[in-house]
Amino acid sequence: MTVDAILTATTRILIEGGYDKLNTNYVAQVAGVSVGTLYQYFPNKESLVLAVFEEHAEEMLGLLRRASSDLRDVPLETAVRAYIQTMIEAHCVDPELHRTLIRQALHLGVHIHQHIQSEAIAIVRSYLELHKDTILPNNLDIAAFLLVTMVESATHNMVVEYPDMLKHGDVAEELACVVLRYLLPHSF
Amino acid sequence: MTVDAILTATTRILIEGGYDKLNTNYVAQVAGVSVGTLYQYFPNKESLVLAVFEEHAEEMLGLLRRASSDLRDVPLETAVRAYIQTMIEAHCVDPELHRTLIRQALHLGVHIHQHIQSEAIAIVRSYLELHKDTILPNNLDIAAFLLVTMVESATHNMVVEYPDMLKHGDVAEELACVVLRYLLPHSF
Amino acid sequence: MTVDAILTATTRILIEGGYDKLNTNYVAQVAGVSVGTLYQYFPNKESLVLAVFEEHAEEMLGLLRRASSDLRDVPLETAVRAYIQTMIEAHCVDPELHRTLIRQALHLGVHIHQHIQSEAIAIVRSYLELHKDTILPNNLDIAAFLLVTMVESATHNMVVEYPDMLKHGDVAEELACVVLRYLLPHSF
Amino acid sequence: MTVDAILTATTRILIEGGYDKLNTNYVAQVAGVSVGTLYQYFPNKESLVLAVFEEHAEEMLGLLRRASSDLRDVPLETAVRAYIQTMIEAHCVDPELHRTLIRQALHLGVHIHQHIQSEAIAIVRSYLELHKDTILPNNLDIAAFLLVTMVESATHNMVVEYPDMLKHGDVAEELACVVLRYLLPHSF
DNA sequence: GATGAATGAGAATTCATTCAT
DNA sequence: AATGAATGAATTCTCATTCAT
Repeated sequence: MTVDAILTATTRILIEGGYDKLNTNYVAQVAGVSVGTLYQYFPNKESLVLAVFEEHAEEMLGLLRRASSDLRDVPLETAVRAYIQTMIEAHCVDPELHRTLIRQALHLGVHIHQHIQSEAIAIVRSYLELHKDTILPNNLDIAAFLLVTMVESATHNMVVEYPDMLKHGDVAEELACVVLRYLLPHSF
Repeated sequence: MTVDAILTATTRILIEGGYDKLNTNYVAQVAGVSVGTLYQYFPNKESLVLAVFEEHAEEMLGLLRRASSDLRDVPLETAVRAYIQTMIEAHCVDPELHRTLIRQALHLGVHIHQHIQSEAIAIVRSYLELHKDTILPNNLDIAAFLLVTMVESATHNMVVEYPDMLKHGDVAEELACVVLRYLLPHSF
Repeated sequence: MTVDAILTATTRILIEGGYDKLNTNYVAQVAGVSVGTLYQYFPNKESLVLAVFEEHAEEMLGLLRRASSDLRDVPLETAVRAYIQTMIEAHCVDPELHRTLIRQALHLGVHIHQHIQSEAIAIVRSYLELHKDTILPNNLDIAAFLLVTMVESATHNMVVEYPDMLKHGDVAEELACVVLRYLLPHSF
Repeated sequence: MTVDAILTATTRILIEGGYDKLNTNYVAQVAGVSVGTLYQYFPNKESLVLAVFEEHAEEMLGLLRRASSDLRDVPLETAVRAYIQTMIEAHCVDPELHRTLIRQALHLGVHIHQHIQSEAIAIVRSYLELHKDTILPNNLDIAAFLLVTMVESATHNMVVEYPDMLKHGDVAEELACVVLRYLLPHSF
């Protein structure tokens, strides 16, 4: 319960003021506990952000994993659109937090960010494997890398930098076009 | 000359130790001047990073602008490949610095990053405009946004996170495929 | 049993890390009990060190007392050599602990250290009293003070700072010379 | 000047409240400067104490060195008495400080304490060398070690623990007896 | 223009101690 | 008797910034 309060406080501060405004005394205060208590559960400031990050990453990966198992036997077109939708939703869960966390992930060492990306790539790759006969790309490693990178960046950018674009769903559809035209031999 | 020394020092420290290790006294020391002098040219720490960022951004945009004017009358396929190559080169100029600066751009407020991206989008959009009859996408705003975002993220990720992939040029070619299949009616 | 575990833990930490590394939570942890338990037996941190000190002091004084009663009727020469040997042994029981404790004794207030020294002086003085006819010094208070101080410091320094000197017993013999030439009219 | 103020403040606090009461903010306050200034000259708290220690050590060694050169050609008896007197004076310069510093020397690592002692031993040894024909001890290393250790501890103890004894000069004279009877073949 | 000593608010972290269970 | 979560005052150290020379 205490841990939860601390994590919630960290998240809130991170969203409102960014890493710069995050200081352990303030976190403790917002969490309604004393600094000492905070340090009983987290060895240092960094670990606080890491914990929030991991939570958030797990949530996002959860969405992706669920989608991937749901979409195993669905035609590619549907799957791609659903995947993109999932990514948009994942980013919408808490765009501000996401923005800050990505920033901090870079800041604290990229391994975790890479870890998420690696898992995402693996998931996408195994999906492509299943459909390798119907898709154009031969090198699935490269294909998975590009797809994950591009869909992630596009959705991220959309949600974080150009939220207006989200309003009319065209961007999502256009992104689906990019992906499908890349994967399938017939144009869309 | 003094300004240059300061900027060079800032860059070096930024690359080596990141924003955390950047402190004005240290910058001054590395630059071989006194803090006071530093503050005679830069009002605060942030402006230091901003200046470096702008320099770097200008360099990258320069490459892009030059490419765009060179490619005005070249067939799309060549143009796309050249554009991608340009972006890779732009990132390779100083990957570490780029990584750090992107991080800091986010950190200091996104406007500058957005500014670069906006100009890039404008350049790409005007290029698409010229070829609007031969390409598939109708909404050039969206198309330009997606292309810039995706090519940027893919090249960035490639250079910064998976430098091994660069070795064999397949990824660049595959990325060209993504773009070309999106833009042109006939498959590649 | 609990008290013992706590005292043992205190001793170990004191030896390994000094007073600086001694903190009640850590002591409790090493002792395998909770802090609360520790505070049920010891009112504060200081009392912990005091208890260890007293134990150690008692051990050293025990050696001295035993020696003194054993040596009551032995000729001075033998007695002096045995006394020096005893002091060396007393220091060797646990040199690291001794070093730390002396440090801490000073730290916490000198009374205990003085207490030990006082008793040592008393013991030596009463021995000198028995032989006052055969020894040179008239003022037994001063003589006892000097003997205890010097033998203690020499053996301490030897054991703690110059352990190599201990290897060949010459120093002990030379120290015996100092004492005997001081006490007895004929040279050695 | 600033450095001096800081060192003076450190000394005063050390004397009054011991190492426990020494904290950098307080030192700065007493010195009449800000903490930042303090840290511009001393990298950390420890170095503060070290600097005071070194100053004090240098002062004591200075007395000893001067005495040693003054006493080069004086008969042993005079020299020994003067040496003892010098040591007493050295301790009397600032007994409280000396007490605290010895404590802290041990605390911070013994090398400096050893360094002082080494030099003292060297000085005494070279004096004994000059008189090696008239003195009893053969092993001058051991003799110097014992003399320095014993005279230091006796004077220290006298000044610090039993200041009353100082009042009537008998202890000094008695200590001289110890030394002289050890060094010279004829009794005193 | 250049200098660099001085500032001091601010932040991370520690640890002796308490007390409800 | 034992527990151990919670406390929060205290302490060390940092660094952006100023300003008299």
